[in-house]
Amino acid sequence: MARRVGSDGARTEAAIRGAALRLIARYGYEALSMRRLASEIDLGAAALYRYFPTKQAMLFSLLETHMEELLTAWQAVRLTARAGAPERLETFTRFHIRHHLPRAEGVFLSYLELRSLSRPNFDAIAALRRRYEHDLAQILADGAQAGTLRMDDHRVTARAIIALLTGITTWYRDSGPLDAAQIEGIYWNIVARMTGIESQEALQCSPNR
Amino acid sequence: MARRVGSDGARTEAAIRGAALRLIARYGYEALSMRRLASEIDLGAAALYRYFPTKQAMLFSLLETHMEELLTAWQAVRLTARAGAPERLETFTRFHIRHHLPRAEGVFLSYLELRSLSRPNFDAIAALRRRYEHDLAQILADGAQAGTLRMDDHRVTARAIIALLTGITTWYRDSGPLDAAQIEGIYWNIVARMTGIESQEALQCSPNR
DNA sequence: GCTTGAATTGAACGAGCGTTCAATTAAACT
DNA sequence: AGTTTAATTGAACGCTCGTTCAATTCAAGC
Repeated sequence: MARRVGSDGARTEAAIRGAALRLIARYGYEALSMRRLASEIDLGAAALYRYFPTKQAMLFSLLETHMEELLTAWQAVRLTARAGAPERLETFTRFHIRHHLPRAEGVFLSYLELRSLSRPNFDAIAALRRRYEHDLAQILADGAQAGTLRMDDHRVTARAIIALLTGITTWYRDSGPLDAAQIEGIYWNIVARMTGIESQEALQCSPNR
Repeated sequence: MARRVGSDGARTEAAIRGAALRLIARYGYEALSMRRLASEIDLGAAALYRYFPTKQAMLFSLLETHMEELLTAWQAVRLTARAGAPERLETFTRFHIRHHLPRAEGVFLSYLELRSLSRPNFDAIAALRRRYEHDLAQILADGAQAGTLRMDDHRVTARAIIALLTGITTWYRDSGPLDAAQIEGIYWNIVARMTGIESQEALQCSPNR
């Protein structure tokens, strides 16, 4: 079958998603009205309902897309590293930062707006997130068993690592003094030390001041 | 001057604050209506306006109280430890966990609802939080200078520690397998390793304080 | 140019919002 | 007791919300 669109609906949907992501991240889901969102992209409020059946479905779609992009990207990366736990942990750490830093708005949504989801929608997103976090916990468990990583509790440590890495998006700005590569290095050293990986070389980038 | 209250207004205000904290933590500030909040404590919606001039003022008061309690409690604890940076870091870590675990709802508000504050209210809360986080950064800076702590960047490390400690409240439940003392011990070991403090003994329980 | 169907609109609906206020009840004081 | 003041209420105001729908504009295929 040939083209199926009149004008270009896909372009419009992308514009809606982008504006919604930005506005919800800034003001919150409940505080964003469909009228305001529509006017942001020069559309009547009614037009939004050609792309999403309800406001709730729109939020869910944003979060679902965010989580599926994350899982797909991680799936592609994790397969490249079949080495020991320390190497897999470094791969995870650097991947997480690299994937999340340019997606700060989506990260905000996926943490702050979970409570705005209906129960079934919440469960669906929570399941996706668990898949990701279990992967990290497994790396830690493998390393602990093999003796290449040291920690008290691999589940708690996994949560701590996720929290600390995800927290970067709350303060990182492109215009800040540290670029993404420097942050990657600093955080990998932090994670390495947390898990008992010894003798990281000193970073040449940002000494304390 | 003698008594000034009719019935007991203070009791009612405490009930409002408690219900508001709980409901906003669960559903969000924008999603909570004054009518619903009032009905939760068997009051007419109009009665709320005897205690808070506006909904926004109520949110601000909740966050302000939360931050001032935190700062006051920390002020009392920090003075007891005039030792070296590692000891002060341990004091901070254990204090932070001990103070935040029973206040999960307030912690939620103070992170998720910052964006619901008007600009001047936001600035006031942000200033309070900066005071607290600067104290941690100072401990790290002192330790780095004295050579008793090792890290790449004390500012980034401070943010990482705050994020990882505060993240506990997102998963901790009283009914869970770990009690507060065990969590304190596990997290102190994590923070200690992050900052290059060597030779933590394996955990049995929480030795400190 | 005409037809077809997608894309968009303005107006409207019912509901709920934060907030106000005159009126009323409840408590405290003398 | 009566008086005063705190506490609470129900009704109302003006507004905005998410959503619907018949009518209209726009683009594509013939």
